[in-house]
Amino acid sequence: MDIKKKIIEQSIQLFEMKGFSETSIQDVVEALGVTKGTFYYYFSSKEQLLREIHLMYIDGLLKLQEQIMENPGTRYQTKLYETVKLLITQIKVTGRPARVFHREMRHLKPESASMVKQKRKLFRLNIQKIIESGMEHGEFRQDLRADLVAFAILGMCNWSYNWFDPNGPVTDEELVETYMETLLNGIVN
Amino acid sequence: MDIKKKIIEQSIQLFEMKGFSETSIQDVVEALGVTKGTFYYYFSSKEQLLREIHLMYIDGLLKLQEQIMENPGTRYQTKLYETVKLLITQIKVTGRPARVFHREMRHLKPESASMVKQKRKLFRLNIQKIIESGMEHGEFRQDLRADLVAFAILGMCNWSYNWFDPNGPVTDEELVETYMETLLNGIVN
Amino acid sequence: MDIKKKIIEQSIQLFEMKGFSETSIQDVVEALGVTKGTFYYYFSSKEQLLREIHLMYIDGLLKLQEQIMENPGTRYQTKLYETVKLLITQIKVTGRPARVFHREMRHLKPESASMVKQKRKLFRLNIQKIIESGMEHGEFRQDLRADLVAFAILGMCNWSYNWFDPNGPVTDEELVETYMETLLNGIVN
Amino acid sequence: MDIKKKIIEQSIQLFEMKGFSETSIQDVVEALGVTKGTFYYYFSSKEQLLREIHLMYIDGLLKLQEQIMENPGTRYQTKLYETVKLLITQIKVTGRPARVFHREMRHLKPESASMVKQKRKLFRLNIQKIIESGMEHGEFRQDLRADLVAFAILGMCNWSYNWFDPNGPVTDEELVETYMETLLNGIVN
DNA sequence: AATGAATGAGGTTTCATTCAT
DNA sequence: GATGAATGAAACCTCATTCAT
Repeated sequence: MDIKKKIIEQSIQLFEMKGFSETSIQDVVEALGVTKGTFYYYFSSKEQLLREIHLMYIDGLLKLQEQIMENPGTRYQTKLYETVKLLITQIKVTGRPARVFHREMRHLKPESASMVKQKRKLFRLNIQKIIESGMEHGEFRQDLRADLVAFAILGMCNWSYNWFDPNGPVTDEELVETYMETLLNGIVN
Repeated sequence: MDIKKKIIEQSIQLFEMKGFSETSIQDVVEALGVTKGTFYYYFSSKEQLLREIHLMYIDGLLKLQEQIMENPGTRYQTKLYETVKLLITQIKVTGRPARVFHREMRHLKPESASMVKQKRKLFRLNIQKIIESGMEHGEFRQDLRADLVAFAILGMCNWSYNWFDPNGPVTDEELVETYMETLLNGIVN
Repeated sequence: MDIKKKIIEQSIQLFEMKGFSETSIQDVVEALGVTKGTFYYYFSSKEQLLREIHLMYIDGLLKLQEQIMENPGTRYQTKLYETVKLLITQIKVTGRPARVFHREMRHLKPESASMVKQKRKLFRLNIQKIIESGMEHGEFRQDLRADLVAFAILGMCNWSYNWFDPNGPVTDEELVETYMETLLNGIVN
Repeated sequence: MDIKKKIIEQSIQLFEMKGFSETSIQDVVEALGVTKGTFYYYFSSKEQLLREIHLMYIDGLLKLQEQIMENPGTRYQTKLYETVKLLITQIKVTGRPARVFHREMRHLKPESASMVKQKRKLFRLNIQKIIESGMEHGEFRQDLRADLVAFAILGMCNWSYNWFDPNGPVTDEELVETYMETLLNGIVN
């Protein structure tokens, strides 16, 4: 595997463990057995590395979301289910970059940040669109604001990165089911 | 007001704006017109300051939660409502320390962190207890895991600190209503 | 003597010997037996140090020039003589800062540079004024451009910093006499 | 044109704009669309490049001076005039390398420096020789030290690189005339 | 003839912290 | 109570140079 990729992977691991500010370039290159010069041969700055990590992650997420959106003939409940499942499953698959993604956006420079924010917004608006379409087709209640519901879903799912351990006693399927039941039918008896 | 309090307030403001690692003691004392020596007269380290901020915040939250829990004769749905309302209202009242609280826990030393985590856990377990009690009393469905639902509620609410502007077009009451409706009755038609 | 002054003096010596870019903060503080931290306690940057050196030098020069300008009753030839003498004598007195002054202006930031340039220009315009006044009073020929003559004088004198050794075989008085003779009466037989 | 020449020209431009120390090899090769490897194929070091620039310049100057010196039958005043004219005209023709030449000699290694200094000295001694010969032939006053006068001339002319803009309001002919009048006949009325 | 990857030493700067006063 | 001077470790980054290809 080429060095640039190794640097990115190692950085993700360290950023996730210690945080972006607390991880030095030295830490990264030392873990790989290369020199700082090598790092700066591939990246122009620490911030640029973080930007690449962010874009890589959100782009991957958007691509997967696209498949959900475009899958024809599915009900909107199913689309929502797929979305929640996507986010939770990512914890198992890419837990680390996800956590870096959620925690370290503040360290992007304004320009990088706005690029990333735009894509995150797109992801959120897609969820909102599912809800709105579901409302129009009579699947969902129409007396709720779709935008706020979208935020609720995102919060519920994303927060899981803070505590959910896919290798723990709760499986990701179980978590998804609980979230979806709560979301679709509520907890009231 | 005494200096120690001023330091805490100023720090909260700066930590929230720039982040803990990105804020130097110099920044804090400069904004107050005192010197670094003064800071170290009141605090033994930067970390200790952060710990005090965390404890102050979570203790305040726990005290308010206690009132909700102990209020006799209320239904569990109401207790849940009060809890969600508490968390969202805090954004308006103490948005800044809340954001610091959610973002900067990683910078606490293990001992401080475990103390804070324990209190956070207590807050979460209290929510869980409300749900469990509600289940026992027949208010809530019994086929869902109370612990996961508690996480869902916390995620939904806490995530709001990332985007919700209490001075924006959506009021905090509206947000609480939407969250509670979703939570209690679900979004399905 | 206080440390800030020591830093300035040591820097001047090193800048003169090795050049600004080639002198590191490390070099400076090592020569004084203090640490880099100390340097940055007194100066906000390497550039700020250079700026102080420049301003200190040109301000001193301007003050001395003022005395020459304001001395009443002297002929303009005398004022010119005093000016040339001032510049040459400075080599003996403050050779080092003078050389730093002449060589390292490029390393000032634009704002500092413009401040310094303005003062250097003032010094030159004062020379020009002496010549113009001398022309008006009939002391000097009126068929030469005073501004170009001022540049000629400055060039002649300032260039001396490149080669003149006040402890060498030529005395500064002798050099001043030769320059003034050349300047006032020319070298033609 | 071959690459080596291109590198030299590009370097001169960058050295003149930003200074030798402030210009990196990267800057140079990037501006030319080649790589650092290419640079080191043609030059053994950055210093060697500077040396070539210096030698190229001073050799050119010496060759032109030779023509002035050897031109038979001209008066010494004329030879002096030609010399001054040569130096001033060079600003228009080769302003950039000239400025690099005057400013960056400090960055030559001792061996290169001494080679260049020797040639610079030769140029100066040639001027001195003109003056001495002029004295012997009665063209010039004999009560001045020829060496110091030579320095005065060089200073006057070389300093012009610091301020004279050949495309500005003053023409180079005008400047040469003023310098020569001052030099030959003085400014006294 | 030219490239691209890699190095390693050194540069400026930041900053939490200490301590005598 | 509070200050100001000083530290020292570490941060990010630059760059001339080397070398296998």
